[in-house]
Parts: sequence; C-alpha cells; structure tokens
Amino acid sequence: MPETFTISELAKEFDITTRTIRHYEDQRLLIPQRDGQHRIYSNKDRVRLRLILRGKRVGFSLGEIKEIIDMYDSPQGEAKQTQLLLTKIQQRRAQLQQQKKDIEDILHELERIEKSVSD
Amino acid sequence: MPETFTISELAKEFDITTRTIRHYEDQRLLIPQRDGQHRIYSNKDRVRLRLILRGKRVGFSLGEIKEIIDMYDSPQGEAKQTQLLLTKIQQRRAQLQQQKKDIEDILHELERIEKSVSD
DNA sequence: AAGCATCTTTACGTTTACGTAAAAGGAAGG
DNA sequence: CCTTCCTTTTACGTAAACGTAAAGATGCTT
Repeated sequence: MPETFTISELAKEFDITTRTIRHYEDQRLLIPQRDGQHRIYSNKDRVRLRLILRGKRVGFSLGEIKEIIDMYDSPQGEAKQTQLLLTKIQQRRAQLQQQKKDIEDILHELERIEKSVSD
Repeated sequence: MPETFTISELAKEFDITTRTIRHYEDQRLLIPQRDGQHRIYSNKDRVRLRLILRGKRVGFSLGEIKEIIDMYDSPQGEAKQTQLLLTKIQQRRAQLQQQKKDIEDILHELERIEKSVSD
C-alpha cells in the first residue's frame, strides 16, 4: 500500500470522479498537501474520503458530514467546547438511531411484500 | 381519528408545508381524491405520506421512494412482472443493509470519539 | 520537437426538492 | 357586503452536489 495518492488514484479506487473529490475540497472536507501545483493525498486523507462516502450513503449532506468529521479533530482541552461536542454527538446518535429504525421498518415492509408476492 | 384529512391537517401533523405535500403529488407519490377543487386525503394517503417521509429520512430520492411505494400496489398476477419486482426488492434490501452497516459504523466511531473526549 | 497523459483553475449547466410570491376562488363570520 | 381564512394553480427562485466544457501547465516518451 503506497502512502500517498494522486487524485485519479483515489477517484478510481472509490469509483467517483476527480471533480467530486475537488468539490469535497471546495467544501473543506478534504485538504490535501500540494506538490507544487498537484494535490497529493495522504492515507489519512484517504480515510477521510471513505468516511465522506459512508456519510453520503446514509443520506447526510456534505455540511453534516463535515460536522461529523470535524468531531475527530476537535479540541481536546477546552471544557466548554467539550460539552458542546458531547451534545452534538448525542444529537447525531439520536438521528442515526432513528434512521436505523426507519431502515429496519422498510426492510420489514419489503419482507411482507415479498411474501405476499411469492404466494 | 377522522377518516379524511385536509392538506393543512396533514401538513401540521407531519410538520411539513402544504407546498411539500403538493410537490409529492406532482411527482405522483400521492394522488388524493378531490372534493370539487379541494384535495381530500384518506387514511391510506396518510400512511403513504408517512412512508414517504420515512424514505426521506434514510436518504432516498423521491424517485426511489416512488419505486418502493409502487411495490405495494404492484400487479399480483403476471409472472414476469413478479420476477422483476422480486429482483428490485432484493436490490433495495442489499442497499438498505449496506446503509444499516454504515450507520452502525458511524455510531461506533461516535462512541470512540465520545470516550476519548470524556477522558 | 511534438504529442500525449494527467494535472490544474474557472465557470456555466443540470437535477432534485422544495421555497416563495402572485392571483383567484369559495365559505364562514361579523 | 366585506373581511378573513383556507384552498387552488402557475411560475419563477434557490441551495446542494456535482457534470461538463474550456484552456492552460507540466512531465514523459517517441
């Protein structure tokens, strides 16, 4: 596994366009190093990209994903910020649990339809 | 529980605008009866609306939601249509299970952050 | 040197899911 | 009758998430 990547390598690996990756950078979700003019992605950037795509699959907006991702790099010292972070985590958790329940409900519905059809 | 509803009653109940409900009708996700000029929603319509909003919460587009909802009212006779329907159900199921896994992964990540913060 | 591949920035275009304003039609109450 | 409220249709506006040229820089290769 190399430890740096070009934009097209990542694009191919995750099956997205380079335009998409640059767009995530425009939105400050990804901030790769530069080799002169060219972008150069670290393995950490690659992990972030994976997180972004995971967030997208569950229906989060890029703004929401940025909020979640930023939790990783949040200040580990100031008490007030910590409280705010914990609150946000709780909100996200509640939302995710609602989504999980929604998904389970839909899965049950699909099961019902499947059974009623194969009769 | 009344058995019919006005558009604003449903809007208030589900905390959405009437514009949103009419938009769902434009996209053929909802087709209420009419009392002359006015829309009149049955309890079945109300259930459909609930399904629509559930689909939205998990990140489906209105088009995708329509596909899923239409599975309910799918032809219960033609064999070929049935096969196609079963295939679609399988695809949706796979997608939903991936989403469920994504959500569980994010929940775990949030847990990790929470612990590392409260140390 | 010329061509090709890959990178860059800039910028207008497109789709989805509504928001928002305009104009008009009942129906109910004072 | 007039106002107010709720409804309707029509239609332009908008934010998000990219798509899609266009035009130029850089390096490799033949």
